[in-house]
Amino acid sequence: MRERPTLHSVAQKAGVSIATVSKVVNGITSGVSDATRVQVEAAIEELGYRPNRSGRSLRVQRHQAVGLAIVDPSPRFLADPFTTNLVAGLCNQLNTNGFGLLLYGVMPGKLGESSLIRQSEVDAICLNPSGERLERLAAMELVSGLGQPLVVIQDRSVDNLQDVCFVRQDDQGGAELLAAEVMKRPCRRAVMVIADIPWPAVEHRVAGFKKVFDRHGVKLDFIRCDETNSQAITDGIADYLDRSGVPDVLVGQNDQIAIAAIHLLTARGLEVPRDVAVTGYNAFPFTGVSSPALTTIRSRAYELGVTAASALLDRLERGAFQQREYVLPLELVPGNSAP
Amino acid sequence: MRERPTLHSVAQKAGVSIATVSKVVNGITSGVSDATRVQVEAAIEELGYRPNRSGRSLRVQRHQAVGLAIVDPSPRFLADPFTTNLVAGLCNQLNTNGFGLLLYGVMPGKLGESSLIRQSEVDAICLNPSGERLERLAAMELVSGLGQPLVVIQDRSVDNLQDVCFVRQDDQGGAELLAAEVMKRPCRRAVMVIADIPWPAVEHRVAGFKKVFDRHGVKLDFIRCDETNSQAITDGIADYLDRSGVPDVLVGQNDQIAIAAIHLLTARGLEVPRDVAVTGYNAFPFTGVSSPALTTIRSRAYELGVTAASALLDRLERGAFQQREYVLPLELVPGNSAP
DNA sequence: CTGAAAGCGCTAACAA
DNA sequence: TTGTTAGCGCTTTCAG
Repeated sequence: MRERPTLHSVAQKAGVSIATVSKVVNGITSGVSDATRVQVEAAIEELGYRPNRSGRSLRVQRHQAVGLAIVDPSPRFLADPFTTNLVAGLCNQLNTNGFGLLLYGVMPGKLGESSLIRQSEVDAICLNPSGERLERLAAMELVSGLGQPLVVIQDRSVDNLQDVCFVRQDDQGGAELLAAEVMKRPCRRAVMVIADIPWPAVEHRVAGFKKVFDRHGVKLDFIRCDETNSQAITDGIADYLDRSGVPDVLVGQNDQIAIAAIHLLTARGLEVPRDVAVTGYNAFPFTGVSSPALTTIRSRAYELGVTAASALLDRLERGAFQQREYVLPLELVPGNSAP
Repeated sequence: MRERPTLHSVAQKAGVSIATVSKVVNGITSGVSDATRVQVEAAIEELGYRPNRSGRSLRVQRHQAVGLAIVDPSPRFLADPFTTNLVAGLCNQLNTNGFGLLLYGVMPGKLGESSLIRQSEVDAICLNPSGERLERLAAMELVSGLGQPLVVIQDRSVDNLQDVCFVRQDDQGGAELLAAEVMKRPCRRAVMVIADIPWPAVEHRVAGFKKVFDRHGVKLDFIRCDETNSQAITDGIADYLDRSGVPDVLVGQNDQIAIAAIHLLTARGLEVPRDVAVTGYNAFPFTGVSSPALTTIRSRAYELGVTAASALLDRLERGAFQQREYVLPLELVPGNSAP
């Protein structure tokens, strides 16, 4: 295989200087005659020249890439549709604007070991933290301390950090919408099924449900389980039902959990929503189907990704974030599983 | 904000030359005394030095990154769990070996416009093609013509390409397993529900079902629909039922489709599998649940990603692919939806 | 309109 | 053991 062509080889073939070739490659019209432009373009075509990004990056001090760190204890860190929609939105928006997305799935506590942090290879970092609040704060501080622009997804704004922007959907508000829906019927006890690892968004949802339920004197229990495993979910719920009896409403942390719950309840001879109301969260065009159809909240994960990318691109362009926080409002998807 | 530290600033602070700092940074033990090493490490720590990847890349002629192009007409190119598991496996394996994953979701026919192709920014490319065979071949040729190592996911081996490796699961074999399972019961007519855009893996599954069904004189119909939309799936199936009556078996292209089908059939008063057997494909720890539980095939998408990454890393290391093709065998997940 | 040249941060060969 | 230096591919300033 012959040598990869460079500006130099193109210049030689076209009989011009590398400066001229550089201009043509970068579409700089001023200072290049049409005749030479055509010449150069022909040489580029013939040699199959592709600009070397490292050379350019080194010169302009820009990597033209953004790093995304998804903190998750599971190696299948892309299992949740929220995450995948987020990544898709981020990726599309970045690619459209000539930026690359460098993807990293990191285990909790191992963020500092990833080459995203250890090396300087991106212009900005997007962080999707999980774990306890303190762990998340530590992660934010770690990245922020690098002196690179940072966008934090789904977590609440923190004051003492520099050059940071927070992008999230209004998960607490969404939970309040669902809770209000549920309260259209008499209700004394609710149970919420949540993942055993803490996610900021789930904290916000819990806060939303608590707020409404407290006001109405509804008791709120919790079932914690491995959300990545449908068996663990149904086992957890079955165990609760055996111990504490049937609640008035079962709140899923997300649609997958709610659907699994409906299956279990139905298998136990309970009717949804007559015997138990069930709600989900984060509906997507294709999360799955259930009967009755889920009463849930439409996720805006994809737009979150687009928003995060736009904020980052704008920050890189203008030197500062224009807004400290973006909170996307949420909408109810009415279904037949509640009230 | 002060200047980003470089080898130079570290060297200055530690009172040594940049060559020495370079050695320390890269963990080269020979030719650096312990005393200076400690000095240098202190300076690195104090300044918060992070090596600039562009500088290194330019020098060593390696980007230390792999590009993944997922060809999909939908902007939500990560919607399918097969894809997300593939990406997770690829990403983890690359990250573990010091490589980055540059993610690109590209529209069919637009591959040539992506900066992954236009610029030289990765050491190798991983391609997940879709569309008609000819389109896919064009995509492979485009990438292969770049002179970069290429791994093609899920498509069949093609002879005339240089420096290419094919990695896929044995989708045809998996389909034959399912078909054989279905044939345990009398069966005259089957219908397969497939996406309206062609995927190589689905072609292989169709071939597998055809082979077994033909041998047993089973007629095979097709329903084509937008697989990303559960409404479109149920509409498509409903339409078929109205037109052609109830088949003996309904074959889903994947689990999501099969689950939607079970819901529709049940809603129509048909019992699965008594009235209609249903099979899925590509089961994951959490695709969703159905009753009865799906008879399906366990996907090996995550391992496919790991395999692809390993093959690529090995190719980069040794200068040539050691194997032209990797085909991972598939296993049946017995369920109650068939036979 | 075109070209010469400096230098971005880094590695590695070689000299001291 | 340590330092000097050339040069990877590119952009940009400045001179012609």
